[in-house]
Amino acid sequence: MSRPDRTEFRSLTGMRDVLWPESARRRALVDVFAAVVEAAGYREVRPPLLEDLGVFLRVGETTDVVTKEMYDFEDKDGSRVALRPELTAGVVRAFVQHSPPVPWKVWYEGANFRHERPQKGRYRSFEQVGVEVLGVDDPDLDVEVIALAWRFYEAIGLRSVRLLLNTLGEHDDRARYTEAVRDHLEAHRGDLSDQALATLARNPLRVLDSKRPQDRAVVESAPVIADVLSAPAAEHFARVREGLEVLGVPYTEAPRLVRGLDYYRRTTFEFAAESLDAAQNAVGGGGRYDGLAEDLGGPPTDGIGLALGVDRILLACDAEGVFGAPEAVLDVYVVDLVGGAAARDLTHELRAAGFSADRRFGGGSMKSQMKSADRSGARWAVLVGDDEVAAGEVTLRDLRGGADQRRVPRDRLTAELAGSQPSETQPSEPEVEPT
RNA sequence: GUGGCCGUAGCUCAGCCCGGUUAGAGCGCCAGGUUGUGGCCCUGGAGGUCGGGGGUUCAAGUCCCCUCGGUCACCCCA
Repeated sequence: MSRPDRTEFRSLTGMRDVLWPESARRRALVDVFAAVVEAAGYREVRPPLLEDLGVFLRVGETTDVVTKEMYDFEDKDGSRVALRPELTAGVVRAFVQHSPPVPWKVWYEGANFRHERPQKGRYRSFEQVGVEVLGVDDPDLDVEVIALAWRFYEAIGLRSVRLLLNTLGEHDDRARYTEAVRDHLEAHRGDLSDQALATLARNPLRVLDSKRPQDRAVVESAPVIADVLSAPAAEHFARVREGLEVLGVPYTEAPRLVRGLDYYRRTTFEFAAESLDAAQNAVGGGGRYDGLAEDLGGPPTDGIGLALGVDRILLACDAEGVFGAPEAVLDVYVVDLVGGAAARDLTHELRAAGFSADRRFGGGSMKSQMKSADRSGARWAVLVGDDEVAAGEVTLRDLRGGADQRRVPRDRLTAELAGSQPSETQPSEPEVEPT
């Protein structure tokens, strides 16, 4: 745009390039999540990014996510499709389509898309990790899912996360509750903000989420779900709370907690990072969605899931100084002063032997190549000049700490490296250190 | 969709209020100091249509208008 005579492309609004080392940090985060949930029997599912628009319409026809933030468009055959704004709907659609044995315990990671104005911690393309379980009606499962998220936050080092817990009751409870809230809000129309009135018209429960000071008094005097909760729903909720207490997962009851999507029933929860500003402190959430599979054309099936926002979790990590980006790590950097063939051959041999190895292309002075070696994060530099070639040797230099170096026969190089520092020769787990 | 703030070197920014010769700094990058040795230090160098367009003026990075982009917030949400 800034050069009319030359086309210069930029990433689209709200879309970002994730460059190293941030990319490595994200991968490390997903690895931690995968380790936590796979240890509990969850297996990865990878639904497509694009679905029939109807899949998403079913999950929230009165929500902003669906009504105004969806990337939907007409496909080449005229059908209406959309980029997924979240993953639960696609996962449940996959469940209905494939009828896997229940319980179906899956986890996922990936990008979602919402067409909204970007700001800190919210982008048009954003990543989530999450789990879903279909086919189990047992409060202990709710406890398991919540406890896994809790364990994950602990594993990456976050300490300021608070669990907010609520129940929306059974289907009929929710309907009754919605009416009770609607009646209450209608009775106080005059005290509500214009935005709250607009929300009231299409989804009364969502007004409870209003953070506007003007609405606070009306919201706080609104009926709570406990007033209309049926006995089975109350029992379910009691057992969830009991389970969390036994497992030592602290929670705060949040009777006004109403989550963004329409499909939630019974248990709902949200994780708030208190190290972040309120505008983006929700770092995860989820709940039960018994009935969603049926809405998508499948058999009546209980379901529960959670989704955690990767971008916001990393913001919280920044705020708390944990889970920093990893340092560059490399076993060997080859410095070649004899034309490049030695670097070509040695890096190839070293990699085949299981070492990570890099080099400089295009030559350069020894000094500049050593600078590159330093920046690469390499443990060792292997130097090859005329002297070494003549002697059939290479120079092995320690780049950490001192400047020890020694000549070794070229055909003994991998053996020398293996003996010198075994721990450096293993493909290790991501090295993630606090910044 | 609405509002605030900001666009000057690869990055972070100064200069703009009070228009005036070749637009600066730090970091990064390249090279040299050390004709085969990184990190620290010193010296030098490359790198900028001052987001774009229009206007005012003898003169615009600086003033005015428009526009594009970024960012933060509202709405809503992860």
